[in-house]
Amino acid sequence: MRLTRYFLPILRETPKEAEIVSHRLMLRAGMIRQQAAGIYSWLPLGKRVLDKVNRIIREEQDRSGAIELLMPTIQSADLWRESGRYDDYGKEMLRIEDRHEREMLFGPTNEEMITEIFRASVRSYRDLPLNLYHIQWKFRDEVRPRFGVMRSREFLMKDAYSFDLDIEAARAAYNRMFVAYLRTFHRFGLKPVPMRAESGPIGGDMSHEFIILAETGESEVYCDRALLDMPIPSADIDFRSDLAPIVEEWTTPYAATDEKHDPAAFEALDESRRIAARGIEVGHIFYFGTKYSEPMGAVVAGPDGVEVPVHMGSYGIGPTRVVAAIIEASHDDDGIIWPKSVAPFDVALLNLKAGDQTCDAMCADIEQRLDSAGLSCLHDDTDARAGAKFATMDLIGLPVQVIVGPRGAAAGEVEMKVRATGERETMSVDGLMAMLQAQFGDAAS
RNA sequence: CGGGGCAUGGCGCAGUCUGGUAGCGCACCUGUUUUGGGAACAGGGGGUCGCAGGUUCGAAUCCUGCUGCCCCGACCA
Repeated sequence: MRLTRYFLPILRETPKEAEIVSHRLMLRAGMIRQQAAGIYSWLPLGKRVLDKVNRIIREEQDRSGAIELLMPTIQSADLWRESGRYDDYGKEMLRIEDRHEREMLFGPTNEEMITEIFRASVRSYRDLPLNLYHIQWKFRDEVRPRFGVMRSREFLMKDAYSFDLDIEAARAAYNRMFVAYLRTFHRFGLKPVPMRAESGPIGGDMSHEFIILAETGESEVYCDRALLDMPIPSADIDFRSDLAPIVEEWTTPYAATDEKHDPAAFEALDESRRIAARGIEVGHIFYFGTKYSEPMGAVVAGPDGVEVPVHMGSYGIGPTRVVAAIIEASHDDDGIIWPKSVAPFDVALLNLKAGDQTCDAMCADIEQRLDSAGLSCLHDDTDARAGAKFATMDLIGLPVQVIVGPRGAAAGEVEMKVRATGERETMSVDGLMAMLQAQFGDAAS
């Protein structure tokens, strides 16, 4: 993609409303634009990141056996009356009326709707286990939206819903999502820390928040340092096998958010292992049994022919928030540093002297060879000064910068800079291509 | 929902106290010279000063009401 033909509205100065680094950088890098309190447009660069995040989420959900569908944003109030939540949900729910004065709402979540879909079609335990998910916009009319897309009113959510015959099977479904979440966040370049969370009226231990440690996190969290170095289950893990040992391993070390914090248990840890920090909640999974299936009549016939309400769980990831969390976790004074897996483009190509025949020809050649190699590239072919180009590319944080200047081009050489480390190296174009293929070869997982 | 603050061109701001032709920096457009770390010069375009009333010969500025947005706290992916 040539920058002269792209839409990348970079801001040199920071809009005054942006307080935290991810919000500042997303505005400055032209990723998002605010439309109203807690409501954002995603501009092309941001959209590319969001798409990559969603793609990884899909891959890991699918790998775990979940099945994607798509439910609408607008729901009928009647559905929510069945579960009793229409009156309970309060002012966070955006209620609207259509032209026939029917009561509708912009969905803050989809338990009711998925339960309705399930009960309409599933009759037998033999269709279980089932896990259905979608990635769809949600709206929660937050009292105080803030921090850009970190806490917005309209936000994207991947929400999955599992259906099982009994609690043992539901636990297995929970464990599959638990492992899928570890893998998903790992692929974003993040270190996920599962923390025991409030599990509501059902009780039990089946509710975890996935937390990313960050100074700008919204909640106080406490955990054992060991959790930051635990091995992430590999891509070839068998989701049909018993995953309980992995979940056990990950939930044994101390980890709790503020509300579940047990100072005594925490103090019992060796001081070098204690982490008291702030965290960003990027995912939340929980089991809620028959809370919806019972009132809404989502039942299946068991092996004995008797109908029983299904046991359900729900599993959420906020992709829009994840984008902000990645930036919180990976940036420096100059701008964003994208992990390869979610970078909007793989390579930044800087033509330091657009209009110079040698530079232009070399850049065109590199652009084409990158394309053939399956690598995406943002090619700064503007006539801006070198300094401005470096600043822009550092700001938007693509993993690798390829610098083509008149001196090097005359000698058939380019410079390659790794954004994360700042390392620079001069090489031939052939050498560059070999280097890039090595760099990005393993980026698939 | 309680407390605080802001609203002037795309972004950042001055001007408001003390009413008198709407300004600055960046960005943008044209031209020239430039080109290896946010270029220089010259010329140019763009603003119902958040909205509605009021006071006044005259309102960005004073008065009243409203709206939007941000920050701090209590709640949430």
